[in-house]
Amino acid sequence: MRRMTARPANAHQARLLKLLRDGGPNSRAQLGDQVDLSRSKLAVEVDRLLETGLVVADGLAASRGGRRSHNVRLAPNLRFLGVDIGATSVDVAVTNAELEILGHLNQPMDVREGPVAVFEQVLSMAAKLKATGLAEGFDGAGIGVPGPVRFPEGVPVAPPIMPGWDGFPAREALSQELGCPVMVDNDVNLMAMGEQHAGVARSVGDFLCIKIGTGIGCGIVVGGEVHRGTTGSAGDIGHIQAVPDGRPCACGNRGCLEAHFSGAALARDAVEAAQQGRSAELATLLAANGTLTAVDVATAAAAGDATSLDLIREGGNRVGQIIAGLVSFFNPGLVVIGGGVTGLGHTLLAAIRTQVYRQSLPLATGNLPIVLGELGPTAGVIGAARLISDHLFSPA
Amino acid sequence: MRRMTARPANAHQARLLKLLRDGGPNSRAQLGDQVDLSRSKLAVEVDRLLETGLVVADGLAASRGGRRSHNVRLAPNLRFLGVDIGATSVDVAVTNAELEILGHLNQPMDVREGPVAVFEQVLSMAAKLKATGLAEGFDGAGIGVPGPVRFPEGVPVAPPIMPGWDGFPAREALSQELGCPVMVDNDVNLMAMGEQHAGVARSVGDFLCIKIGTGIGCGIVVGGEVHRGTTGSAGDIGHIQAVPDGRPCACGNRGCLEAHFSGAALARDAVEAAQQGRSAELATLLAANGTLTAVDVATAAAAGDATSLDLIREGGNRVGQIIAGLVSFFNPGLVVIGGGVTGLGHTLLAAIRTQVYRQSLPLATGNLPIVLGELGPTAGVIGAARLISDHLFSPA
DNA sequence: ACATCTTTGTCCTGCGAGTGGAGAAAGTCT
DNA sequence: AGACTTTCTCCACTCGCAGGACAAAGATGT
Repeated sequence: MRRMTARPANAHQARLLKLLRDGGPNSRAQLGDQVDLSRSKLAVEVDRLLETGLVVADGLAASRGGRRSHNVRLAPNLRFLGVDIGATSVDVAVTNAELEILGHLNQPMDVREGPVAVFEQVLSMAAKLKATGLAEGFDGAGIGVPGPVRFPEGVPVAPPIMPGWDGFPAREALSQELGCPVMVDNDVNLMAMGEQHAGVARSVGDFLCIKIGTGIGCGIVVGGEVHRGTTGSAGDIGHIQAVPDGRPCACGNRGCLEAHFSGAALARDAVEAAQQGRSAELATLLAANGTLTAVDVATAAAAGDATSLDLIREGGNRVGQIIAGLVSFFNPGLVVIGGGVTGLGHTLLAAIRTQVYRQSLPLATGNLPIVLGELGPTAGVIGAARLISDHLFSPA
Repeated sequence: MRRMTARPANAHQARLLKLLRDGGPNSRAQLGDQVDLSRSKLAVEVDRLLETGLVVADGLAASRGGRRSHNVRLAPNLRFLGVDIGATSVDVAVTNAELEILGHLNQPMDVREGPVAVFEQVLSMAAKLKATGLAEGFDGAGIGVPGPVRFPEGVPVAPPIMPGWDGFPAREALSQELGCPVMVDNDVNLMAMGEQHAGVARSVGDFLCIKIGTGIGCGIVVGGEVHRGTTGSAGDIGHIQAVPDGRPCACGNRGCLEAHFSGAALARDAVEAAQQGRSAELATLLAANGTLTAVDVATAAAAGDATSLDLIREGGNRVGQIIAGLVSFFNPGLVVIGGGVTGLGHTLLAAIRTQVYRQSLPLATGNLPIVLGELGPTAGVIGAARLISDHLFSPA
């Protein structure tokens, strides 16, 4: 089955498509209020979009005191695939054109198994979602990978935690397999786009989105656009030095932020604490599971374990100190904290806030919200869907 | 005398004006190669610009193998005033429409004397330049101040080193006095714009411009545009913590970068070294002048003084470490080092480079030039002229 | 039930932006 | 002197788009 052959023919149509995506079904009149075009011109463009099939009529709207308007909406059969490849798991979701999640699968998987194995997994998950009848095919797919990406080509470059991915033509390969356009980006950037589209960062122009999972990274949004940097490695804050002569890091340096606080570091510290007898709770969990993760630390902390709380606080102080620097530098309007460690919740957040508010200048922190992400694990897949929809809803 | 009443009527004219500003006199044919308009349309727009007087005919160009073209150029009597207010001195320059400096004055002055005294000084310097016959009046002025600015209004806010300036309506006041449009910005941003226009940063989209003078700050350019942040304090890196529990800083915290390395900190450390007998050279200079400045340290270092070299290296390491973090975060295509301490030259640069190349990931540093600014003290005033010309050469 | 007011959608006319071609003007080169 | 180039101007034609007139459809008041 052929899908979504059409693309908007001009900037007006692109604008309209994005309004319908972000605002849902809408009448011509309401659209007219938002785009600053004459009614005639608007009608012409809407008609053309109807012709392409990207947009369909959607019945009559309630009256606003006069003639009822004919609603239009994006084609209800459009389907986007959002893929979020993490270090230790894969998320795949299907969305409609409004980027609402219709189905979502999550599977543990080690990214180090390499692109071929991971993409096989992704394709099988996509097939499973298709089999439920949610989609007959995909009109586009967005993919996030946990490392830097040469964005225009959609190729991961020099990813430290994912050897074997360097230079792999991810976009090309997946586009072949799925038979639809594909865009590839860093997973952190997609999380930022997700929170921007449907989460806490709506209507904020400049913000930072800190993702703390196995590793740690930062999505940078400037004037509503993701900043990817000259080589696609912008936001790679995991290897900023947090502690002079600190712990050795996988990258070869010492004292990297990631080596001191991240999902992996937290698990390591927890095991250490358990073995040294500093925490009975953690020791019990370790004995039960054979290993510990950030989630266990969160559990123990929730149960009041002092050592776990200390670990979280100390980690929050480390990240907070780095974030304080970034806030001074970048002066964002919002800082979002997300990723796997969101479960550490307000203990973590409080530590981060304390550091930032203490270390950055009042002018930069005066009215600066520092909040947890709203979308949790769906931020990445929503961001991925948004990435490809932004692409497809732009003039060809 | 009334000056430059006209503004470009549309985006095409704005584009043409900027091409003439950046490329000098040009023929219609050459302009046509750069703007992607039909010859007829281009001719119309150029004619309209000629009518407004913003652009004038400039004789015939050399033949390129056919009929010679009629050159046009920006009106030769246009004059911009560029003002760069530093912590300890004021620069004022007059430029033509191509932003070439026609006259330049520099005067020591303490910014803490307050806006009224400083602006009086600026006006008198502007008058002096006018008196030389370089200008009959000014068509616009750009001003840089050493602190954050609420850009749209042109008002300094909460400037730590310049009490008395907070909320002072700088733009309004100067516009009144000079009788022309005025734009106000942070001095570091203007330095970045200067280097972008006429210095090392031509044709680089994303770059950082570190200015190390009395204090320390950073201009951030994203996609060719200066990023000012939500409250106008972006780039304020002087108070990022460089040394845990380090030296006390004027801001109330400890270990701020600025407290450990800046023109002021360097002078302080040099006096200390001289008094403790760690450097004969510095002691001699101290005895001779009664005080020491960054320039003295540069002099001593050039003469081979080991203590001075150590001070510079240590400072470079501190800044370099912070810059390394910013490079990881922002992934720029270029880092420019400028400001008063440029005189410390390659000793400083080498220390910075070492830190950045060692601490940042290879992907971010792989092809990253770290260079000294090309324009020295003129970067600020050129940037100021460019700021106001960007404003005036945009549709009203 | 009827008139009036509002909102929505369509049609038509006219303006201005912009393209592209035909030529004229002004050179160079052989 | 003739052939070829480049530049500039003029003109006819197309297209995007605004804005008004008008029709359709509904709400509201008497």
